[in-house]
Amino acid sequence: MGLFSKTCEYAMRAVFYIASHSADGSRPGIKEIAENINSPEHFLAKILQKLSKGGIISSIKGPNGGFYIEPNGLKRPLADIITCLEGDEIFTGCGMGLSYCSESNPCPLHNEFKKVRNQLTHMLYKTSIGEFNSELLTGALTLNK
Amino acid sequence: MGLFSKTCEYAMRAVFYIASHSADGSRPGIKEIAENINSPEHFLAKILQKLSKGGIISSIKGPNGGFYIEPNGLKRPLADIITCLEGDEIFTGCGMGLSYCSESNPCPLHNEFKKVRNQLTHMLYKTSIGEFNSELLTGALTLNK
DNA sequence: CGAATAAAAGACAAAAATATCTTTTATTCA
DNA sequence: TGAATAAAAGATATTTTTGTCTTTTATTCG
Repeated sequence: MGLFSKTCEYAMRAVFYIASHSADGSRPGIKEIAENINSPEHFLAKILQKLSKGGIISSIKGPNGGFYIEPNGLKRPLADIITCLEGDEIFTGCGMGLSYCSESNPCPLHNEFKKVRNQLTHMLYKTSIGEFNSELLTGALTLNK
Repeated sequence: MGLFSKTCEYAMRAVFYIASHSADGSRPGIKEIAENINSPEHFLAKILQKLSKGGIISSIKGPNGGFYIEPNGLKRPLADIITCLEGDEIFTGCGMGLSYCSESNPCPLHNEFKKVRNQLTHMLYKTSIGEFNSELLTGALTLNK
């Protein structure tokens, strides 16, 4: 098991893919996205539905439809994807799963673990959804396999 | 979902508990441990069996039996618990689950994510199993709820 | 309008993680 | 030796995550 769930892994990859194709106004469909990020098509569909309801991405039905992201949306942080799909437990929860653990009543690992969480939080907030658009479009970066 | 699985959360709590009681030569049993770290007894039993096979903890059957940790074992890093139970994917895996991702062929998040992984790795290696023994024995730190 | 397209939604299936219960094995001690 | 104790091991159940398939709804365009 990696740090993130499959759901979040697929979501980040898909959003990066959609973002890079939203620059030129194109709207990739589920099938194209799933192929290019190497994810199960219908499972990804569910994820994108949730991201769509959460306002992270937009979609249009019918011919020439698909998924896209508003120019403003490209500035949003990656963290919004995680929060939309699984809440903020990964940003705030205790490393050992202790509910009493807090700043005022810390568990053994609290202070050290906080550094890890903060680093993760920082990374996910400072990275924007559209951050890698040009590298992805030129093929310098890829999202499959 | 937190950063670690329930398995790892219970395991870390249980090992800290056992460690703190191994200082004085006592050997808590499954029931006592489960109660004090607030975990399901039989599920924890499976975890401790695996940690025992992995040499992280030791056990003795029969009356006056239970779990304990050798003095030398108290110096081992917390990371050994995670590795024993779930391998080292959490220390090495790509943040977005891309198998091609490596130092020479990095994914978009690679460099930033590496910092998080390194911080996590560092914390788990520099923290020893017996690190909090005195605080746990005096009750300054607790492991339940 | 009606056919084609594509996302949304719903139902279901498989796998993995988590949890519970029972039986077996090893050990102690009277 | 035999009863009691406690971990090991095995079997089963539940829940969550992940994955697949089908039907519905919205949109476009001839």
